[in-house]
Amino acid sequence: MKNTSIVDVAKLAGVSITTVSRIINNVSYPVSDEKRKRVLKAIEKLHYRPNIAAQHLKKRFSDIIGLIVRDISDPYFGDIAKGVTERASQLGYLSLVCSTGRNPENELRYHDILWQHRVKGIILAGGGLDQLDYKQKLSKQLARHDKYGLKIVALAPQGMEIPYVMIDNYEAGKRITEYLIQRGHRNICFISGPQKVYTSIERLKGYKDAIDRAGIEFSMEYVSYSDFTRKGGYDACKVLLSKVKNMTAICGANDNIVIGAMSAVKEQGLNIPEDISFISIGDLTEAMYADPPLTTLSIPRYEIGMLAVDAIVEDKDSIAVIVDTKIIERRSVKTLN
Amino acid sequence: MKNTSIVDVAKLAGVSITTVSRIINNVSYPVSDEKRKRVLKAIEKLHYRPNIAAQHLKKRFSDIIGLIVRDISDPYFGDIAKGVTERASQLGYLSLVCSTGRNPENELRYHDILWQHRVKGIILAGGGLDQLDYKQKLSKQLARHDKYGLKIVALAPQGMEIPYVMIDNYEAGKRITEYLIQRGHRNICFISGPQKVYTSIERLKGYKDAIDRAGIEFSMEYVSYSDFTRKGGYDACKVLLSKVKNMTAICGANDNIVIGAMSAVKEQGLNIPEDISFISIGDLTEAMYADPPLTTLSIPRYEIGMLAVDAIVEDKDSIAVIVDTKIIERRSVKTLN
DNA sequence: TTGTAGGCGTTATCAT
DNA sequence: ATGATAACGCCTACAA
Repeated sequence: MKNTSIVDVAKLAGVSITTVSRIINNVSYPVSDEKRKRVLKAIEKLHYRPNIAAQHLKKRFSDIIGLIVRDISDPYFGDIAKGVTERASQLGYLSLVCSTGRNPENELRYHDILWQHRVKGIILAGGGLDQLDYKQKLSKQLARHDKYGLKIVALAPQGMEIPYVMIDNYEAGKRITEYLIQRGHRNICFISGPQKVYTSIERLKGYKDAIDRAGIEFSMEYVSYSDFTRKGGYDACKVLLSKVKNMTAICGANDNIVIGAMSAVKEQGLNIPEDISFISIGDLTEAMYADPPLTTLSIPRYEIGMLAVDAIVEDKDSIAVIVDTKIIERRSVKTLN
Repeated sequence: MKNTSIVDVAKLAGVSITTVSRIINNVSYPVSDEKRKRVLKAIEKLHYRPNIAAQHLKKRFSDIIGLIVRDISDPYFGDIAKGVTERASQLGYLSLVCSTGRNPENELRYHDILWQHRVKGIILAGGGLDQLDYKQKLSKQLARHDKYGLKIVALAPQGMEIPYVMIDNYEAGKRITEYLIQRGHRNICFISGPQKVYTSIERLKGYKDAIDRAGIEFSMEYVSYSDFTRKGGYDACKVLLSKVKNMTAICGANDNIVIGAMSAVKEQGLNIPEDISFISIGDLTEAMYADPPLTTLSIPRYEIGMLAVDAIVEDKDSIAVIVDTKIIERRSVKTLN
């Protein structure tokens, strides 16, 4: 069935389409009460709703904000998505969620598609890759976006200068390590995210600096890489368990990693935190329900999502927001002697 | 800066826009190799991408699929969203994710907005409400959608006849209860979802029937309501703990509830499953990492998301898919004597 | 206060 | 094999 358009409304109300347009757009423009009433009634009767595609075409931009995440089923991104969609909705926008399945190719492809949709802006939730090929392509696309006024906001470091809303990842890695050191730990392992992702790189750097600064000898033996998933954390922890004898604590680059790692440790019959302490970054809801409840550095994901939307909508020309974090103390860390 | 349009490409290549259109749409239409090459080169050079708003306007429908969920940060919906966005992407569609924040008003509003976008279809992931006002409004909107060929697929019961892809919720409630009964439990409590949500209603009905059928006396004392969240499960469990003396097991209407409930039980110094057994419905990733790992009825959420997209894209006139579930045995249920 | 008409970027029809 | 041209539904000068 044919969609009812503004023309139908105008006809039924016996006015011009201009008048109808003025009314539905609520422009501060004098329209006689009588016609307004007639139009409103016609709209009601026909259940008319403006065709947004036509509006976009005319206005040259859409009311859609694109959100690109690595995996929308990961609660970390879920929380961000919640902040984004809810704030967007408040401001009259909608969010197009793109889940790349951790495949960089896909990410690049989505940029293209979102651009085709002439979205208002794109929120890049995943961390960038330290990989020449990828970086070049991405930065080329960003340059193009910029040229046409499409806003970009990154929620994780991308290895290039681009607007962002995020935590200080280096500080994050440093702080959780220091927390352990202050509690008497010296043999501290670190389970990182993927080697080539900037978020991992920075957190790991923070760990290393904290270790150095405490006068502890740093060794790559103590570092294991994973992919930010539970399974990855589990596997990485197994490796650590087999080659490091005397560790008393493990820093995980995120909660997923530690949740996975803890189950590896428990499998060996070790106790947490008596035998091994754990700390991580993220403070997902599951951190609270883990066994034992996780001590972790909180990241205000929901808020980050909202701020990202604000940044895009407000159309500022430079955005650089570092949001605060704090360590949530629960029961996964033991204080030594 | 002005967007480059098909006209620019045509000009640069020295052909008509018709020819360009034919090439970018890959229609099986004869175009001389030479012009094709020229056009392709022009597209490349200008970085031209069709304006989708214009395409929609012309084609009368968009390549967007709407997904309405109660809370995108809930991993249950996250998994569904993943299935939806990934499958949609495979088929050349995009997904607009709307998180209602568990507010029915919002849900209705989103229907309107998605309709304005003339989306291809809407996937309704949340359960419907047993509430006259809401049901009337919803069914009116659905009727309108139908009239214009907008497809709807529900992933949870809505209390009305509409296409769906879901598990049998009644069976689900029944099976987990029977599982407990078979293992010697008689005093089995049930923590339900919200009273007015159909999903809850059906699962609870399954529980009740299983109890009846086993010749156990049913009592509303054994039932407590929550809101499908962890916090809700925690609170509901407290209530149960305070008024039911002799229970040996608790069925939760979903994993969140049980994860919350388990922490309430542990707080009282009780052991799981020695003192109280738990079983639930869902099999979220967190069920595996819970302490103890949860025995739960698996729901293939990712698959449901994908099937829903298929259903919409395939344009069948009637969709009614019941997906299989199975009980995943882990360590939260104790077999009695 | 109201209306007419041109254009946004595409696709599709109909000529050539 | 190629190209004008009329929609698609809306907004917005510009007129009246």
